Amino acid sequence: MRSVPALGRRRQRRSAEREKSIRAAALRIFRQKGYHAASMQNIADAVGLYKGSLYYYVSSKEELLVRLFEGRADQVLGEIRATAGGTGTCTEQLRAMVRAYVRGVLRNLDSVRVYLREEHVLPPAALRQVHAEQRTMRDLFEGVIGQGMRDGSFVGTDPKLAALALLGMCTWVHRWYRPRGRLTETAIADDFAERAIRMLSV
Amino acid sequence: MRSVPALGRRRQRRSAEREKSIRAAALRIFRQKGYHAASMQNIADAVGLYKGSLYYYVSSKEELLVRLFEGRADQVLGEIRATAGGTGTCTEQLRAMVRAYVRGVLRNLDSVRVYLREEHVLPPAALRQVHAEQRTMRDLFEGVIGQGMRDGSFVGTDPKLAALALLGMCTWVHRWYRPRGRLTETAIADDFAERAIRMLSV
DNA sequence: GCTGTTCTACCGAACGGTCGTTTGGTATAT
DNA sequence: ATATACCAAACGACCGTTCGGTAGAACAGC
Repeated sequence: MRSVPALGRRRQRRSAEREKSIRAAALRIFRQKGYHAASMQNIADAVGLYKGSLYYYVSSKEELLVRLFEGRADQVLGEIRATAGGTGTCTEQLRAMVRAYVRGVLRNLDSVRVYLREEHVLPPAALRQVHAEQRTMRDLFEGVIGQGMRDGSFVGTDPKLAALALLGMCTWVHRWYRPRGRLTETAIADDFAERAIRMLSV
Repeated sequence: MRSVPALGRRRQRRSAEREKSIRAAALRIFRQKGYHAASMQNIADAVGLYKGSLYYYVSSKEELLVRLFEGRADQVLGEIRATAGGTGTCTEQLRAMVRAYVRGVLRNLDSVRVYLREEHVLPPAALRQVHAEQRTMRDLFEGVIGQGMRDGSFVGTDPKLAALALLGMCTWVHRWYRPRGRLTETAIADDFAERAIRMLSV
């Protein structure tokens, strides 16, 4: 399609970078102050624009929030789905799943924090989307735990409750983890994986 | 003190009831919509007053929020402190502590939900207060876990991480518990207590 | 390579609306 | 008569969003 003038590669690139920096600033500021307390002015200041100019890149404050979650869970969900559907004992599968989940939380700290706090701000469609992702995640853990209970790998009779306990332990790291703290991501993930197995064994 | 006219017992009682109903409505609405999205008008509507009239009972919206947490942790903290300082093996102590903690969360669902979401809105003094309570709680669990690790009741070497894992699992119930759901408070508390012990044993 | 045109990226001010809070007044109970 | 409990309106501040305008880069025709 030669007819489209391609509007100048440099401009296109700079514009894309601006948009990314706006989203990054929004994520950071939403996390720091919360969605409602954060103003478009705050975000504009952070990227060096007037607040009105943000609307050249973004259609609304709400859209800015919604976009922050889009596709964010895909990678982790993919890893965990593959593990749960793959080979290996239930114990091995669950260990790998917990490790993947914890690392997923730790690598998306800001998004997780914002989402858990601002869930009620999302418009219905976006809310359904993230709820579906959460449910899928829970079902995957529940499935492996249930299978382990049936084949004798794990003890107990309520895989649903066990999954909630386990996911709670893992999700909660977003509240206390500090990137330059005493514990590395791997150390936490490994420890929690072991703890999850023990929690389900006699 | 006969000189004070005691301002009419009935009035006093009705006024106190009004104040309580305002706080109750505020708690409910803050939980439903979040602090910033909830308006004084919403609260006024819920109790059948004009929003300006709320200021006869309350000095500001922020004060309304702060008061919702005052003394809320005292009962649970007291129970747990007594258990941790009492007799019994580490296993017995921890079991009782987890049960008390989970029941504390379940019995103060709205406050817990509001606090965890609106922590950043609290003024510095109130924030220090709740942070201190959290730290105390963590220290109590950490202490018993550490003792258990030293005397061989529990395995592992990092009581701090173990306490965080455990408290995460227990605190997270506030996200999924539904009062008229399948599981009773006691069932959850007992299950989690056992799970906590297993998580710390070989 | 130059010139006129178009379009991009952003400015700067304004707008409409909402919100927390204040205030002056009033009916009722004491 | 006096203090209480509440009304009803207004105020000032702030916020998300809109909009007319513009400097300068990119492009078209020569």
